Amino acid sequence: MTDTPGPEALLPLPPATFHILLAVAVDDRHGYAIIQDVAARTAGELKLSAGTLYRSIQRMLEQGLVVETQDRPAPELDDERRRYYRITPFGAAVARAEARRLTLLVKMARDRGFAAGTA
Amino acid sequence: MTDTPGPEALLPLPPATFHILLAVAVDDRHGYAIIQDVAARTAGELKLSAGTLYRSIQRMLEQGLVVETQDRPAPELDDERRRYYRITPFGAAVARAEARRLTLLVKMARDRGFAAGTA
DNA sequence: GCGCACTATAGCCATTGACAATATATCCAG
DNA sequence: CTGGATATATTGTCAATGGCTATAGTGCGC
Repeated sequence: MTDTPGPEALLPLPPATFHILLAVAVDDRHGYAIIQDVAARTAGELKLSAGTLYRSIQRMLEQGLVVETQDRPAPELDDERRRYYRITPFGAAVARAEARRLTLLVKMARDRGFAAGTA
Repeated sequence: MTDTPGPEALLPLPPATFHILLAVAVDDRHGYAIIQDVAARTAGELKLSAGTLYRSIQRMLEQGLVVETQDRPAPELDDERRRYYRITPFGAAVARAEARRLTLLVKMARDRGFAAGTA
């Protein structure tokens, strides 16, 4: 990459991308596990389709938001088909920027009288 | 339409739609004024293009999120080309549902370590 | 008159995401 | 053994969304 465009250049983030970043924020995960994490986290409201997931990951690799890592779990726990992804510092910065953007959006909604009912 | 599918059926809301709802939440507004409200509110970060605005409004009318109103300001302040839009109770319910969804999303981000700086 | 603000509409195109099909491999029910 | 379901990744096609641009008409400043 020859440029250093700053995290804001990617905003607003496609929703799928943000969810994927949240999924890999804590641990490295492989694609299928990301789908499950998102479904669990949103109580089934959002089910990333396979197509969306893998093509989003493609983009995210190109943008440097995540990298594929060679670190693999113990062979008994592994499945050689899997490909593990890890968030990059840049990816984390972008996620923070997007979280900030969303926070402001929520605040605007509140100012306009759409109280988000606690939560 | 004869159905009452509940506000959640429309979620997640297209970003442009949510911004338009926020724009008409307080006062009736015409299209051009909505564009300006959004631009001002986001400090120029988001500029709704004309195409996006008017086509979003089309959908929103069909979905019953807004209605075109005949109430017009005093003739000296008016411009007969304008078409004024008003949020419906259903539109307000949808906006609240979307605000709730976004609030949960922000909370998830915070839980994953992407502190959005209070707010 | 020329261009810009104002106002609305419509066409074309790129991005995004859903659904479905393809490809294996394993495991379980029948 | 055979047919599903689960696990895992990839790819194709299609619809929705939104950006940019062109069109069109009015009024104002230079």
